[in-house]
Amino acid sequence: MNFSLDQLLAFQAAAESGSFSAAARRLGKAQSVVSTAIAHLEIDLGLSLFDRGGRYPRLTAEGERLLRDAQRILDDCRHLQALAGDLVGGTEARLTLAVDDESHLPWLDGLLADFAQQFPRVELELLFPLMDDLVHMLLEGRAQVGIGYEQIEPQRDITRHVLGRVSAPMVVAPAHPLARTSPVRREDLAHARQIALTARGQGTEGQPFQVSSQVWWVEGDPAVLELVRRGHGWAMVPDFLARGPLARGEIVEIHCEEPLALRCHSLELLWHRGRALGRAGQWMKAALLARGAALLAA
Amino acid sequence: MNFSLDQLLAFQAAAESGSFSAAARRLGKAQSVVSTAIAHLEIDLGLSLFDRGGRYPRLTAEGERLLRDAQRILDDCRHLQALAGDLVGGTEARLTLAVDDESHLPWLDGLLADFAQQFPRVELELLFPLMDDLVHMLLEGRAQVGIGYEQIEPQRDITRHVLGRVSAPMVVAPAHPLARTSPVRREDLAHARQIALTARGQGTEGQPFQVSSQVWWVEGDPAVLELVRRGHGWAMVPDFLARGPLARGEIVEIHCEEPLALRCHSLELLWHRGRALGRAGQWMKAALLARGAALLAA
DNA sequence: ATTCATCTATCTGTTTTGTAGATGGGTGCT
DNA sequence: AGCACCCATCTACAAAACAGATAGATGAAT
Repeated sequence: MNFSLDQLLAFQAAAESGSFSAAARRLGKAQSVVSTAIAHLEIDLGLSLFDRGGRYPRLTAEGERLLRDAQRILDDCRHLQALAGDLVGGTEARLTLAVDDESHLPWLDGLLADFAQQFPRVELELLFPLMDDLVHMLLEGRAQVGIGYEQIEPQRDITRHVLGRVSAPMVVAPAHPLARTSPVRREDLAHARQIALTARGQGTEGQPFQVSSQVWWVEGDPAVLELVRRGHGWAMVPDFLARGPLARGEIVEIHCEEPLALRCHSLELLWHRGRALGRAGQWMKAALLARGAALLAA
Repeated sequence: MNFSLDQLLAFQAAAESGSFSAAARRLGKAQSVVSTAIAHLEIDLGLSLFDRGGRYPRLTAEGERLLRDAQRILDDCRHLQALAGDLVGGTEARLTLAVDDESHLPWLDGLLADFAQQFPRVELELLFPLMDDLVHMLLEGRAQVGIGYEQIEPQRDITRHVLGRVSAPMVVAPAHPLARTSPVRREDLAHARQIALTARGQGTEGQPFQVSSQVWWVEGDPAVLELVRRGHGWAMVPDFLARGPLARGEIVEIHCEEPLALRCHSLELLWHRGRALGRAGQWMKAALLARGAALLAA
């Protein structure tokens, strides 16, 4: 690697402005500087980048090809500098967001798009751990911001803030027998197959919501929804997930005559009390608090 | 952009060797050079890359993140240098291969893989023009190497060399009536729908091979094959394309009692007599001549 | 054909930067 | 405490980058 960034910069400027003199003016340097820089670059690379036959230098075929690579290098350099500026300004290089379940992605989508625009150079990491893992990740610093349902035993180092409440209506496929007899009796529910949510580690999470004696335990609400859509049973599916399929008529809501222990949780924003968040993390936290509830409901 | 490539190089070497002194030894420079280079880089970026607390310097979190970008820049620089070396050594930066039809891709596949290994930095362009366009592309320098069927009127500037002969057996779906009565009579063929090849520009290419009065003209052999597979008629399909579906029983071959004007062409390698090929083009030409026939048949 | 504005290459002296080696202060292991 | 190794800093010197000036060349306008 014999050449220098200044040489590449002169190369790019000359190629773009069409003349060495114009490039020198643009770079605020003397013409001789650009001229020698390119001459040296040509010596280093062992070929000529410009055809000096005419009044204005013209890129050779090789020059044209190599220019693309040179531009990429310069772009990367600018990226490095900008990233360093970010870090100096307190923006972290990477933000890890731990979300209870990937079924939350749809309503997070717009927020993430804004984040990408606001912090183009921050690497966003999205993880979907189970509830307990989520808290551990925050405690260990593996993740900086978490979104999850309310915990049974709060940790003292974890700050929590309610984003909104998520209710889970009972739904069933339109062709399912239960769809015809709404409102249904509790016994009807108890004798039809229920698709209930479970978690990989702890098999007991969904037990308070078990109504039927025939249960299929399924990991993840999206999978639950899919099985309901295919008519395998009824389930309680979070509002924001059920909304689309309900509107399209792929599933229908059913009601029960008697009150049930309906799935209805607070969705909470979690972060570590001790660890300071960078600018990106602060933005994410503030944006979730400000718009999270609305997004969740919309 | 204040920093220099030497500084990035020192940064990388120091990060990899774990000490500034070791990096200096590796780079063949004095220790003070590495030390000041990194110090200046830190000033330019506005943050510290190493933690000098202990015996050995240790990357800070920011340094770790920025190192990745630095390495990418250096890799790109090495790529640029290697590419320049290629060009000096007579290897072209881009090779355009014009092939009569994309149906030839399967047997070209292995060859292209070898090419990628042999010339990792050469951009390969694959185009699939019609016969006449193919010759024009070679004449105009838009493509350097061509693969196509024998032409009616040879051009004096285009050199041709036979790669192999491609025969096109008559095939039909297993469920098709013609599949039951093989060998078939010419009248049977004439009264069943024929799927025949045509080209976008000139509608007459396939006319010598028209046997039936009911014809669907279709652009491209893969599309012809697909229609045959779906039982829409019979067709003459190039050997190397028909082989797989024949083996899987998706189509069957039929024979005619009387001799027909069967599709059987020489597949030729074409290049421009006047334009010198670079190393990559020469390799491609030689590889096709040496192994093309075998690949075509296998 | 000649003029003219503008281009590039090259030379010059000056300034800036890069460099090796030496020095001093520090760390961690024995 | 001794030792081996590390890093930052200083100094003097060599290499380079630099601005400005000059000369030759090009293409358009006169």
